[in-house]
Amino acid sequence: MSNNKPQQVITRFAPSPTGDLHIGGARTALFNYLFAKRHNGKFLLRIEDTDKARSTPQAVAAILDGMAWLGLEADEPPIYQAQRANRHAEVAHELIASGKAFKCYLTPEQATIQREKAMAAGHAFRSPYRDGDHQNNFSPFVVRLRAPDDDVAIIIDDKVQGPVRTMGKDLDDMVLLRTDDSPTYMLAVVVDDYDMKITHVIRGDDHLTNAARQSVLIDALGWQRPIYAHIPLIHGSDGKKLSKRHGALAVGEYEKMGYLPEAMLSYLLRLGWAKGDLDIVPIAEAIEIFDLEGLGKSPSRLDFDKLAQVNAFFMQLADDKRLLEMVRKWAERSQIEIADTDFTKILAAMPILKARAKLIPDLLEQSEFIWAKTPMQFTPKARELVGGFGKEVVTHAATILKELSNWDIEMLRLSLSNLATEKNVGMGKIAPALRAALTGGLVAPDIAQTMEILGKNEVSARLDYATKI
RNA sequence: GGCUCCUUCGUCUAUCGGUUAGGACGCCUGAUUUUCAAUCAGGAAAGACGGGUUCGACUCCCGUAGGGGCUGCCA
Repeated sequence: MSNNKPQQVITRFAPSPTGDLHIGGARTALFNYLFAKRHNGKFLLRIEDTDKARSTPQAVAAILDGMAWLGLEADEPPIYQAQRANRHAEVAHELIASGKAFKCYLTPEQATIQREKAMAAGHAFRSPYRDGDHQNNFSPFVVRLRAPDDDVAIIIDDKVQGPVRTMGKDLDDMVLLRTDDSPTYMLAVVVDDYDMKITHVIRGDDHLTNAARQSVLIDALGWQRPIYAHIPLIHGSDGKKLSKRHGALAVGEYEKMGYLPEAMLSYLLRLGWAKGDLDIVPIAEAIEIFDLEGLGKSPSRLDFDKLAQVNAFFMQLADDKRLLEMVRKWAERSQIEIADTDFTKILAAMPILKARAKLIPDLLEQSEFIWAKTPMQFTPKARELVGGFGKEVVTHAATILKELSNWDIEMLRLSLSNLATEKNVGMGKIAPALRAALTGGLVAPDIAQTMEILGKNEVSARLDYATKI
C-alpha cells in the first residue's frame, strides 16, 4: 500500500449510457472534477457501455452534452469501456491461469437455484465448480472470481464512510466474463481503473458494497487499490429514492427551466459537502478548498427554493449580454416576438431586471412592460387608477415630461417629486397612476427607472394614450 | 432473508465531550410611506427513540425504529 513516489491524482466519472445525465450523476462528476483540480490532477470520463442491450448512443450524447453545459470537461477524450473488451477478457484468463478465477458451467437457471439455496442458508452464492478441474467440459461457461474463504475480512478504508468490513461468507463467486466472453461491470471497472491509473474513486454509495467485491479482484491481480470515497445518494423531497417526480431530471431539463450552469454546480456542491459556515461557493473558489473531509455521510434532498436562490445570486453576477441572449432564446421558445429596439432597452435595463429575477424566464416576464404590444392592455385596476385624480396626474406629468431636456434618472426623480409637491400630495398618490398609465398594470421597477428604460417618446405616447381611455 | 450505510431546525448544513446548538434557503413580523420583486431589521424553528460510558454528551458504545444500498451472465 505504501508508495514513496507522490502520485498524480487521477479521478474519473464513469456513467453508464442508459439514460440522461441526471442531478446525482452531475454531482458525482463535480466532486471528482473538483478533487482532481484541487490536487492539480486529472479528471477523466469513462463511458461504461458494457451492457449492450441498454446502452445507447443517444444517452452517450446526452451525457456529453450535460457535462459540457456544466463545464465539467474531462482532461482526456472519453474512454469507451466496450472497446476494451479484449483487454478485460485477457485479464480474466490470467486469473484463471493463476487459479484465482475459474470456469463455471452452471446454466443461468441452475445458478439461480443455487443462489436461492445459498441465500436461504444465509450464505452468499458459491459455484460447485470453484474447486474442481473441469478441463474436459466443453459446455458454455462463465468465468467467476473465486470468492475469499468465509472468515476472511475485507476492509475498505472509505474516506467518507470510514472503515467498512465485509466477511468472505457474504461475497459470492461473481461473474467476470459472460458466456459470450464479454466482461461484466465488476471486471471492467477494476481493469479500467487500473489501466487509467485512477488514484481516487469518488462515487455513489450504491457502490459501497461493490468496493469490497472489487477489492478482492484487485488483490487477486496483485494491483494497488484506489482510495475510495462513497458519497450518499440524493433523495427526493420526501426522503425516498430520487425519481423523476423529485427532480431526477436530466441536467438539460434544468437548463430549460432557466437555471445557470454555475448555479447548478454551486448548489450541487453544497448538497453533501460543507466547509464551516460557507454557503454559496463559486466553482473557482471550490477548486481551491474542496476536500473529502467535507463530504457528509447522510443522504440529502433537493430543495428547489434554495436552488432558485442560488441561481438568483449567480444571475446578478452574470454578464448582461449573456443574459440577454438567454432572454432571446426564451422569447423564441415562447413564440414571443420582440423588436430589436426593445431588446436594446432590455439590455440597458438588465442590471435592474436581473436583480429582481430568480430564473431566466423571470427576465422575460419582468421585461414585459418593455416589449408588450402598445397600446397597452389595461387591467381593470390599472384602468381605475388612471381615472379621476389619476387622470389629472397623468395629464400633468405628460406635459412636464415633454419639456424635459435631460432624460436621466435624477431629472426624472426631480420632476416627479416636483409634481407631487405641486399637487400637494405624496408620491404614494401619484406613482400608482403613472405606473398604471405606463404599464397597464404589469409589474415594473421603480417608476423613474421605468421611465428611463422606456425612453422619452415611449413614455409620452403611453401617457397620452392613458388619458384617453 | 443476509450483509452494509445513514439519522441536528421543513430543507442544505456547522459542531469533531463542556456552545444561549451557529449559518443559509424557506416561513412569520416590521421598515423603505410606488405595484411585484429586491434590500434591510427582527422572530419562530432541530440533536429519531431507549439504554449505557463519563464530573459532563448532539458528539463515544449498544439496542430499537425509520430510511438507503448491495445481494444479477445491470451498472
